[in-house]
Order: sequence, then structure tokens, then C-alpha cells
Amino acid sequence: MTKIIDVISQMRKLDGRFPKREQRVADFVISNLERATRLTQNEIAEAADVSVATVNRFCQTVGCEGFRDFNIRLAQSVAVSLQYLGGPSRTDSESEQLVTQVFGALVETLNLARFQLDSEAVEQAVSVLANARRISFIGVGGGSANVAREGANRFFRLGIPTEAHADGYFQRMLASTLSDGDVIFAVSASGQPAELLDSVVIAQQYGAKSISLTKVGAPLARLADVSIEIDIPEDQDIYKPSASRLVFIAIVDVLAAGTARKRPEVAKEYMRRIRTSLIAISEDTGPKPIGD
Amino acid sequence: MTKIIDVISQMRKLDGRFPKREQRVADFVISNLERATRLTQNEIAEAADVSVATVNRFCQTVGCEGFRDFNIRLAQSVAVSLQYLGGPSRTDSESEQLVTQVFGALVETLNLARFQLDSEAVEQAVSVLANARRISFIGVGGGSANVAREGANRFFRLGIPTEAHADGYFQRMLASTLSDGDVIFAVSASGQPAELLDSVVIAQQYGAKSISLTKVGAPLARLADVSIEIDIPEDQDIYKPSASRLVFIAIVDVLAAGTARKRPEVAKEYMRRIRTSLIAISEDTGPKPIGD
DNA sequence: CAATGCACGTAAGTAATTTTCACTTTGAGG
DNA sequence: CCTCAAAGTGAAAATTACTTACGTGCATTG
Repeated sequence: MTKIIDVISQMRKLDGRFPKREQRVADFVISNLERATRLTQNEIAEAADVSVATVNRFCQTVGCEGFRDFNIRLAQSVAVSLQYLGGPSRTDSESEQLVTQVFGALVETLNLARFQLDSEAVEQAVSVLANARRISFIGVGGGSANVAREGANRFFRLGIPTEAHADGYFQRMLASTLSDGDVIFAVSASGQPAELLDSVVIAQQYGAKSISLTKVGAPLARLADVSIEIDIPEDQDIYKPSASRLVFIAIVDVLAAGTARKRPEVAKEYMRRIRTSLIAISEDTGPKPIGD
Repeated sequence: MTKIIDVISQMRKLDGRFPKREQRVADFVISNLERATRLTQNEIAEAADVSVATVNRFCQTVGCEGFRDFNIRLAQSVAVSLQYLGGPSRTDSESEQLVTQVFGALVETLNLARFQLDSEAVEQAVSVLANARRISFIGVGGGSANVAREGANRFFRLGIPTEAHADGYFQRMLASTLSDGDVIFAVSASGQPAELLDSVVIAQQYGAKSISLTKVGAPLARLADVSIEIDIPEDQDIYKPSASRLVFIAIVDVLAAGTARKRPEVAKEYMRRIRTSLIAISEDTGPKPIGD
């Protein structure tokens, strides 16, 4: 099977070198990308004023198995290239542009982060977390503190006692109460706050394991037993969101999902209990997000 | 033209509610997304062990005109979803698969949400928020409460006094202190908690504007002056993350970005001040996420 | 225990795609 | 110029795929 993922560029590449009639097909398709997607072979043949067979040969020339294959590949290529360009409607309102921009930036950043994730570190973190007796999430500053809370929120649903703290003094005190089997999970976009560094060191002294989620090469990363490091280019445009928080949360999700798999029975049972405890509050007990 | 842009989400949404045999088709397609793209109707019918007609009906149930239409839409959705997930490298380790799965689900959900966002509601919300004297974010339950905090965190950086509360009693009391020019912003995945409903009503009585961020058709949505409604198919698999929180946060980002644009000077100045106040804490003052 | 309505498969009907084949054009060599 | 091989093309046959119509069976309801 040919590995041509992008028919559009393939067409462009061969453009001008097609046999005469096939060239007409190419011309038509290239200048009617979106439309061509929804047409049948016959219709394209008619539009380009050539025979069906020629259209079919054209598809093969381009590297596809036949029209069917071509049609799908074209649709995919078109979908991908139009995705963030607003498609056929050029009449996007201002707020639609806003949405596209913000969401586009997020998706892009998520993608970027994905390839940076060191799977070994993820595995280590998951194995530490899955065996934790208790997990303390710490972070300072609005964003990271929220990620920490989010972590506590996710992991406590897996039946592991968790807590999250944003107060530097409390964090240090807390750290000194930890011991063997406990885990301290430090979140920081900068990886520099002294509270976190101190807390991690203290926790380690008392035998607790430490995990950090921070930027590449940060002091915090060097300190922790397991460190998940991500380098996210923050957008200079203050009118755009800082996507890093979302990426951090996504990573916490990954860890939580991994941990859940390592303790399936426990997790299920706890989820069931939580769900049950919520029935009284919201009559809706379907497969909805648990606990609002 | 039909308004179903993303068949995958559509399938997820209807998952479990299909007629028995059609459900088998759905099961097969959902768990063989990429492969299904290249199969014919007959082949899918065979794989799912149902008749061709059922497959065809399934396509229509999902909102497509027929199999032809479905096939192309599926290909497009798959292409878009896979775009950010890199090629199908089959050498993935377990943890890499985990990452792929979680991130993939997020991206997919973000895409879905993007098309659901009612741009008019967004515009209204932005204009209310931009003119707010003070914004109170309220939410209950781990997830929504965090989204509320995140909202407070983002908007206070734009120079608007904000606060976030997760305590139902406090929320109601708070609501009664609001007045003309204030805004109450209620977040809830379910849209049902009485605390929120009460608070919104109380706030309205005292002249405050209300904005809700919740699921489509929820009681909360009907109550609020401006409501942003999103229908997110929650994954049944408890080992996967519930992406809705992330989507909510993303939407808050959109609103924040929109608001920032309406008050550029103010926002910039406040951001500068916040940054300055942080210099002492972390020596790094580059273009980094402000405040960790 | 009808009656109604939905779900489903069979099979017939229709449309689209692929292949075959014969005819045409092109261009190189005699 | 002519000839011939190679490549290009369309018509139509052959195949394959998609859609629709119809009848059966099952479940739900009055």
C-alpha cells in the first residue's frame, strides 16, 4: 500500500506532468477542492469533460488505488487543511475567530506537549502513584495551585487519600508529616518557588517519594525523585490564554488514567460509592461526570 | 447542508442508545476508527455481523444521508482527530498509548465543543464580563469548583475584582451582597445543584447579571441571563479522563481573551503590576506564565 | 390477546466504480 | 513520408457497492 497521506500535495507535485486529459481532471479538482470531495467519479468526469475512465486513471496516477481511495484521501486532506481556516464560511464573526484562535492554540500546545512527555517518567510516576498510601499535591500561584487541586480531585476518586495545598507555610509543615509510602506531588510552571523546593526536600528527608510536574530543567525538576518536564512556549500575546495550565491538567489526567488501570477494582468501587453518594444531590445518575 | 460536523462525537453521543444491531455497528466503528474509514459498507456489515441495511440505517441514525456520506465524514473526522496524534506508530509502549488516548480524547472533545459554542452567547457573555465591576465565580463539586477558581484566576489578571467559591451556603450569602454592575458566573457540569440555582436567582433579584456555563438545557442554563451551553458526551470508560472540565476551562479562556480585548489598556497595566510584584519571588521575569 | 410500532434482514433495484478492449494519437527510427 | 511501438483515451461491459421496498418478528400497550 502506498503511503501517500496527502493527496493534495501529491497533485500539486505532479501538476503539469499529467497526461493531457488527466491534467484537466487535476485542474478541476485543485480548483474545487471542497466541492470535489462530495462529487462522484461521474460528476467529476462530466465537470472536467473527460471520460470516467480517465478520472479513474488520474486517481491511480496520483498514487491511490482507485477513485474510492482517492475520494477518501482527498476528503481527509481537505478536512485537515481547512480545519483551522474556518472552512468555506469566510464570514466568521469576531467571537468565532476568538474561539478558533483559543481552541487552536490549545490543541496545538497539547500536541506539542504530547511529544515531549517522557514515557519512562510517566511510567515511573504512575507506579509511584499507584502504590501511594497518600498523595499531597502542592503548588503556588493561581495556575499551579489549581492544577494541584485538580490532581487531588482526580486521584481521590481512585480511592487514594489526597489533599492539595497552595499555602507555602502549610506545605512545608505538611511535608514534615509525610513518611515512607506517602507521595508529594509538586506542580509549578516555573519550577522555582522556594516553598515547593523546601517541601520536596523535607518530604524526602522523611522518606516520602516526590514527583514534580514543571518545566524542563527547573530546579524543582532536578530535586524530585520522578520529574515530568515540559517545555511550553508561552504565547507573548497577553490576550491569548496561557495554555500551560491546560497541558498540566491533561498530564495529570494521563497519570490518573494510568493509575486507575493499575488498581481497577479499587477505582471502580470508589467511583461507585462516590456516585451513590451523589444520587441525592442530583437526580441524574447516568454516565455523567461524577461529582459535577 | 446538515449541521453535523463531527460524526465521531455524534456516535459517542448516541452510544448506548442505538437500536441493538446498530449498536454493534457503532461498537465496531468506534473501536476501529481508522480501519473503518477504508472499509466498504459490506465489509463493515460483515465485521459487525449485521446486514448491510442495518449499516446503512446506522449511517442515517448518525445523521448522515447514507453510507457514502457517512464514510466521507468519518474519514474527515478521523483525519482531524489523528492530525495531532502523529502517524500510527505501532511501537507505542503502554504509557505512550495512554498518553495518546488521553490527549486524543481531549483534542477530540475540544473540537466538538468548538462547534457547539454559540457565538452570540459568547459575545453577550464577553460584553457583560467586560463591563463588570466585580465577578463572582461559583461552582460545586471538585471539577466545577476548580473551573470557577480558574475563572477567578484569569479574570482578576484583567483588572477585574474576582472571587471564587465552592461553598453552597457562602455562595447564597455572597449572592445577596451583589448588586447592579456585578456579575455572578455559575459553573456546573450538570446544571442542577440547588446552591447554584438559588444563588443565581438571589443575585438577579439584587440586580446583578448572571452567566452560566453548563450543559445544554440544564435548569441552570434556563435561569441565567446569558448561558453558554455545551453538550459533551462523557466517556463511559472510567479509566479515561472526563474531558468536560478541560473544555470548560478552555471556554473560560475564550471569554477571558475576549474580555481582554475589550479593555486592552487596563489589562496590560494590571498584568504589568502583577508581574512586578512577582519579581522578588522568582528571579525569572521573562515572558513566562504570570504567577506560576 | 389483538393492535400498533419499531427493528431487522432479504432481496430487488439503482447507481457507482473498475476493467476491458478497441481506437487514436504521438513520436522515434527507418 | 511511412511504419511501428508505446502511451493515451473513451465506450461499454463487468463488477461491485449503495439504497430502497417489503415482509417478518418481537415487544409494548391498550
